[in-house]
Amino acid sequence: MTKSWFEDNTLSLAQRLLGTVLVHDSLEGRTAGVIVETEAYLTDDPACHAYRRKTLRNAAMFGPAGSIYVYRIYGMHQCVNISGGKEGAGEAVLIRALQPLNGQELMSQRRKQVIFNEKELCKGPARLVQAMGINMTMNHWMIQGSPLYLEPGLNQSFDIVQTTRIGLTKGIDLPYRFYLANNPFISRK
DNA sequence: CGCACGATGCTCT
DNA sequence: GAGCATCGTGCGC
Repeated sequence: MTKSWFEDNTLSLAQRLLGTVLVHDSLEGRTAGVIVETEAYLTDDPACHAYRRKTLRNAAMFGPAGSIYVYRIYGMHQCVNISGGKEGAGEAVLIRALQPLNGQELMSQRRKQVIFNEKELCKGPARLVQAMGINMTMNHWMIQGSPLYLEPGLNQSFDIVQTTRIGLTKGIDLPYRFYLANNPFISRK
């Protein structure tokens, strides 16, 4: 995956990321999962953090394609995005759910699960951030060549469902959410 | 299973 | 000072 792969059309990037594998090699060990749910946030989109202008918080969305954008939400959670478009565009794809592939025990520890429950490990944007050991220090890192990186998924074909996005008060009618059909690891139908 | 609600702190107005 | 791209718990079915 080259820079141009991330640069080319953020709405299509949200779909092309489905089925790829997000990996984090940390000191604690490796965790990895298939991306099964994404949402696109575009420059002319009122729900996008970059809709108004570049600020300290959203700056990574304006970085070169493949920049990692981590932000805090509701005072206690964090979510991770991968920026798309040309540098300065202010676009990104939110990762909303993973299907765990590797390091499920470590994920469970990080999530402070009392009872191991694979389905709940990465079901939702803040949960997967916790399970993968992603944090604010990774803001502005590049997904190409970091300990947090992407690998091509298996070349199996799958159906993609397109719907409106979750948890928003603005841009609620824009169909920018994508997920793998019939996948039990998505955050919700 | 689904729904309602409170936690919690930072960013932008 | 308002408003969050959320999650866990508790309760009812």
